[in-house]
Amino acid sequence: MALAKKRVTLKEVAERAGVSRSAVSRTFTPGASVSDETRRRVENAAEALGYSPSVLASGLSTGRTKLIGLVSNNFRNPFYLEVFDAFTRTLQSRDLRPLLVNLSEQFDADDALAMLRQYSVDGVVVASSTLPPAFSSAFSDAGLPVVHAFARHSEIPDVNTVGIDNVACGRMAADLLMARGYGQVGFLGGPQTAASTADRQAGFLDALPAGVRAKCPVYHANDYSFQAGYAAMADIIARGVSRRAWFCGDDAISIGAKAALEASAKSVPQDVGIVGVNGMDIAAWQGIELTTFRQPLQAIVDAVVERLAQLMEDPDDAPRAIRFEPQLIDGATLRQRPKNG
Amino acid sequence: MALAKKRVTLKEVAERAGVSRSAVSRTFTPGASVSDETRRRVENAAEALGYSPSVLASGLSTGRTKLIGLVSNNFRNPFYLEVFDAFTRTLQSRDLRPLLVNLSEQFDADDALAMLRQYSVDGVVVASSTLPPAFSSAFSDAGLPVVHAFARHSEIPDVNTVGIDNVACGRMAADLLMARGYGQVGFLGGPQTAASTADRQAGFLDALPAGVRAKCPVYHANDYSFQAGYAAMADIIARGVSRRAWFCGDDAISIGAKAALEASAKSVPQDVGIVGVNGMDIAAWQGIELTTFRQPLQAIVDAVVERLAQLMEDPDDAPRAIRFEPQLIDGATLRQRPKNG
DNA sequence: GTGGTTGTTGCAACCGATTGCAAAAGCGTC
DNA sequence: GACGCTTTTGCAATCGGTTGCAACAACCAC
Repeated sequence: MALAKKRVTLKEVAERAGVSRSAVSRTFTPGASVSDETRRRVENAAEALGYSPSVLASGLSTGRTKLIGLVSNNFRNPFYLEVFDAFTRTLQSRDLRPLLVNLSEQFDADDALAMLRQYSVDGVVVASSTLPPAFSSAFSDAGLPVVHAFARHSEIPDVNTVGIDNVACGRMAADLLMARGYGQVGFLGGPQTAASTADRQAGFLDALPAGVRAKCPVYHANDYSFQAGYAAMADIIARGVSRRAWFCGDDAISIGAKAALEASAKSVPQDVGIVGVNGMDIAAWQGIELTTFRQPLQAIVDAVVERLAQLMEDPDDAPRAIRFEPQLIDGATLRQRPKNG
Repeated sequence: MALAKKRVTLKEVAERAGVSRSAVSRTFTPGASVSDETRRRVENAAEALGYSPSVLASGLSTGRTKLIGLVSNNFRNPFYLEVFDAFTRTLQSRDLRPLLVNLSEQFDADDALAMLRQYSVDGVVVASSTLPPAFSSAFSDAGLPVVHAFARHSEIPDVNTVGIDNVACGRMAADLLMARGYGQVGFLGGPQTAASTADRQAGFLDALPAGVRAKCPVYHANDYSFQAGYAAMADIIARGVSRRAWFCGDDAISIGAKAALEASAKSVPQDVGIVGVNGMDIAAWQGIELTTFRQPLQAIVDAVVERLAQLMEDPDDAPRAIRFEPQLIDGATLRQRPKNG
């Protein structure tokens, strides 16, 4: 059976329909000039033969492939499964195809750039809060439209970005902890090299009252992951450091930190409060119910894809930074009211 | 700056190196006949111009694109993030490129097939335990090499499959519960339509002693997810059904079921035992520590990609089923020894 | 019937590579 | 220096489409 069926070509359809190859091509090109009669015959022939045009071949002459590089280095953070889900659906709904790139030591930025150029992708989405803007610039410098999701926010960006303003998010966290009456707070960020962590830390410390800030310890988990959060908090406990509430790098770190606290008989939120960032599905699991700042994922993804579509039209459009507000999900890991309330 | 750089072509390299286009092509074709002198000059020219060959163009004449469709409908099960991570890395290490397809109501099997043909993919990986073999057959019928990962195991498969034998896994679960001295057991599977659930259920019931089997209730969560597991177990509890141990559809369902039990003041494993399937990272989180049957993920992925590579060489090779053994991860959700031990 | 307009069609060149074939070059031997 | 053999090279056709251009047909108005 499976005699690797040869692909049906334009030419065969043309012969069967008794028209020229151009006529067939035009039938499948929206907006081209074809008479009803010709179109009908072509469509019948194509149908009968099971013809579908080769994107490779058409891409060769038109220069468009509808291929979008989806680049990430966060394949261990459960939040990113939701990210990939949203991106693939949204791209698909626009008739764009995600070519997935998993960055690692074995496959770095240069490799990614080289390979995405080889495939003549129409654009690139970088989905990462840890990669620096310079990473995305490499793509735009090579003439590829690129939008960086979850990137560091900047008023005058040199690459297109979409995401929350992490500095503002840090401030919101500080305000929240103060409003809830926590006097002793700490910061447990993600990797020190991550732009998102640096920004959240800056905003957080900035918005704390001076007296509180002076005594606010700052730690960093070496990864945006449960295990890193657990290890970091276990280490903090072992050092005898104790705070009434922690602002953690993201949900995965938060959940790890919570587990470490509970493992040493501290209860959350009675003894220690925790607030995270992301609002991933797992954060809402019964038994976890993390208080966290949700990133409006679908809105971000829609904006990324929309912006990318614009750039594909006009590649020289100046870089723009699109910003969304994080939304507080009031879970069960922060107490509701001030003690003195 | 970003004047969408025009792509550097073979021709330009040829002109700069002062050789014919064939010579350039041969330089980049492993095993072709080129003199050292020519190769050197071509490489210099290519380097200077920043040339990288267009996969589209070469794919057009060679018929190979190195594109692999990675098709799944499990974008909500955290285990699949690990699956995607492993597949993308493994494909990349072989110089193959994953074109990700997210199946849904909006984008179904026919759409997937049509689009993967348009892109002339060299092969397809179906990663799903819920899709039926017929789904994958559609690809092989169209002449595309396809390997179905986590598929239903069959001795005489009509499509290439790799995964654990779910019937055997069900038996192992039954044996395990018996060995641990659980007399009253229940089955809480995934969606009834999922091949994996049907097989695990069959094996499980089959291996139970007749007396136990007769009293073994069978339930189904309507999804392989935490929420579905939670809801199903909550429902079971509400109906007043109570068992000393449950074999659950997968890890996500198990963790949900555990949360539901704990929410109604049953402790795991003291009051009720739970064993799952998959061995995803989250199952090992402190505070969860699920007892579960691990799928040897990297081994499965390696086997899938290796098999796919073989099929790309010889598309008419008869379908083969490659099977791996699930491995017990002895967590903290089953008691260790029989009461009467 | 003539002239102008609009819409449809096919020819042929082109997109950026690969590859069979034959000519040319390189080399060793007598 | 001539001969035969192997290696290297370029020509030109090909992969499956798109598209500018010119030819042509159809239609309308005068």
